[in-house]
Amino acid sequence: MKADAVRGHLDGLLLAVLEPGPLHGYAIITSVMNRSGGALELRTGTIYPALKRLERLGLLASSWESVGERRRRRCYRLTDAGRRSLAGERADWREFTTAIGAVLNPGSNA
Amino acid sequence: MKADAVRGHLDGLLLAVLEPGPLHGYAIITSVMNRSGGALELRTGTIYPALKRLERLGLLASSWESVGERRRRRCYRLTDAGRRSLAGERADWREFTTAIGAVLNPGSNA
DNA sequence: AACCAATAGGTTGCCACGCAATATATACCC
DNA sequence: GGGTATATATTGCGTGGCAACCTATTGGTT
Repeated sequence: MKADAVRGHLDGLLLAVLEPGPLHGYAIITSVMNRSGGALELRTGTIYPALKRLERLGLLASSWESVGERRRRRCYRLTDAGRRSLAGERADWREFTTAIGAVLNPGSNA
Repeated sequence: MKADAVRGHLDGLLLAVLEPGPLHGYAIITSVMNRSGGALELRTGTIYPALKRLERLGLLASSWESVGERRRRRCYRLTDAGRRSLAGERADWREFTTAIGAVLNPGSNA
């Protein structure tokens, strides 16, 4: 997968992996990697700013979680607005793939 | 369709619409629009530089065509390398949609 | 004749956004 | 003590499609 591949679709990915339940940043990276079969390897410089942005937009909420003695995790969860946004992202994705697919592979009505 | 949507997939679109036969810039824009059902409206600032780039890369070749008295069109056609590249773009597209789709809509093995 | 939309080609500069690089610290295993 | 995995975060860069702009021809309408 070429670099910059997720451009324009990152928000949907983040919202999607948070749908089943809250996760912290590091776990989000591994979740995206696992769910994509290893194809998508997000970097910290990619997701941490993105998570902040989504929280600022009200689509995510975060809280610190303690693990062990001194270890902290910032745990993100979907807000209601986030859930609605995820639905929108899924609709957009369908439109997008349909449009590009129709041009790239005409006559393959998939 | 949000602006910047085709980012990263433009080359494939251009190569794909040129597969059936040569077209000039303006016709490429309408072809992409038609084949996408009106979803993709490329701008001249998008395709003219892109066509030049693809020609420089050897994926396209161009020639001036006269139409009417004083009118000229720059006609682009696929080279052999362009045809091979198109195959690669289609493979990339499949990988890409599979990866993103798996994260965005898990359990919908499509 | 005047006007306008469609056809046709082109350039320039902006800026959003993911990424590479870098930094810090804990936890665990050998 | 060394190496790897876990965990969070910031900074600066490059890219690439797009908005905005420009010129010119063609053909239809009024």
